[in-house]
Amino acid sequence: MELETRQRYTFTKEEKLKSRKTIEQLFTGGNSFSNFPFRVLWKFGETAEAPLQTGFTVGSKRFKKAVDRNRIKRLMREAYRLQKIDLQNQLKQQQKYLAVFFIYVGNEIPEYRLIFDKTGKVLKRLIKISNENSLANP
RNA sequence: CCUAUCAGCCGGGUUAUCGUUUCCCGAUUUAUCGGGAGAAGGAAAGUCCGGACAGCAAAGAGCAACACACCGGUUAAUGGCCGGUCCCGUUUAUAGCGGGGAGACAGUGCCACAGAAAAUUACUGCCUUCUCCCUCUCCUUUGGAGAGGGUCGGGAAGUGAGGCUGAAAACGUGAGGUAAGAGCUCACGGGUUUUUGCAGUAAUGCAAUUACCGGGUAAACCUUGUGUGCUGUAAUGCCACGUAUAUCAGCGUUCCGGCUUGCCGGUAAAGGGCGGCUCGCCCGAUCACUGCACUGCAGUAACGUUGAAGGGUAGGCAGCAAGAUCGUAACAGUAAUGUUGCGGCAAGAUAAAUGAUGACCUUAUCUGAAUGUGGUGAGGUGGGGAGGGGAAACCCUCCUUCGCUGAAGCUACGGAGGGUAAACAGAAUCCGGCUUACAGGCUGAUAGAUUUU
RNA sequence: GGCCUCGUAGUACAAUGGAUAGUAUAAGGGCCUCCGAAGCCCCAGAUCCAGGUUCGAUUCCUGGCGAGGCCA
Repeated sequence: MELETRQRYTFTKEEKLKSRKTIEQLFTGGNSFSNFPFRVLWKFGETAEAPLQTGFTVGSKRFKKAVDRNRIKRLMREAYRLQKIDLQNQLKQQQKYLAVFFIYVGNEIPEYRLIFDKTGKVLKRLIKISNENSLANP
């Protein structure tokens, strides 16, 4: 992978999706699509601390040990952190707020390479969704 | 040096790039940047015990319920830990390790199948005797007496383990004894118990002595002793936002005194609380108005309370990181542990941080080049022996518990390089334990075996 | 994080510490039928795991594993 050294690849507290309320709304009234091994929930909001807020989760039914869940979530966060910059800039430009939630639905601990590729595809699809939304509601 | 057991400790390191979070300092564009310091475990796990802390009234008493149970010590406390003691198991070992320990003479229950019987009784059996029946003998005369017998019948008394089945059967063996038998008595042996002496704080041990030998089960009910009030940091307190100061049904109250005239005190009701029950106790007062009637009833309202059906929020701060604290030394103690001195401050997240990727090293294991070393070893040569040839020097053939040398191959050591693997597992209020999981490594103790000196 | 409840055939449930762990249904085979359904007969299949108490454990005790529920 090639990294532009001037750009900072951050993932701070403000960029995390932590509000219990918005997560509840995502699960009840949010849009979703699947791209194995991910299931992605997304929804545009009114206001937030940052234009793009993201959360990650792994079901405790599939992985009983906390060590495994933590490992998977760390891999997901890392892949997201290095690739989400385009989507973030676009949303900033369009002045919209998007909440995204990644759910890992695979059955075994993945390789980092797989997670990285799949996360890139998901982010491209989210950019497309954002453009369509922007055209529909200018 | 190897093996086994036990105890204690460690449980990857360095570095590059990109990041996360807490605190401190500095800058400014006031939400960013720069610098510095810190950031998972021995089990953070299971949530099995015990506490701190908080609320329930200030946290009571008895019963119930639950837990524990050899003895002593230790601690804030415990069911933990340490030391001792008895029994069982393991073991070469009464070294070590593991398991167990109140009461079955307080009472109740249960012990399937089998067996006579599963707890003190019956049945069967044995023995004595009476009666009955049969036979014989005698006296004698339709009867009586005596002896013997009876797989058969009936009555009375004695006896207690022979009746072998079962997981378990009334101390075991032998002898005496008796009508028959039995710890009934004796000898030897096993076990329980009383009292005394000695050792020990005690459990207990040793010795003597007394009485005795009546199953098991208390992880069946239970008895005795000891302990525990209950709920848990999503406790609890505060701030912000928001809804419904609302709806329905039931019950109760709207009393007295003081004065500073809107507060204080007292006493009640419904009801609630001390989470199970009882006792004993605690909490619980606001403002009246209308009608009939004459100090009571009805209605309205307010307040309290119980229940029902619903509505809203799910954000922040404290609790929350300095404590039964950690490290170290000395002293006391067999030890657990305690006391004192010195030094240190060491995670604080909340869809939940403490990481991701790469390189090198370390450890284990697999494969294994080159050079070298050892072993095996065809053959060569020397020595020795036997036979043959030759006049002799000597030559030829064969053999070898012998010496030296020794190609190729095989094998052992050796290890360049390469491959694979590196466990169990992630703080969530905090401590003390317990239990469970765990690749590999280090140290020590004990025992055994082997080798060398 | 804390507090509770429960593990029995594929599934839903029984079984006082006692003989070969039972019932229904599903699965398999057979009969019946032209074929199927229904019906009848037969057959296989289980106590979550490991220790302990007991003569004997689905049951009692201890420890693990798994599943489900509740909270401000």
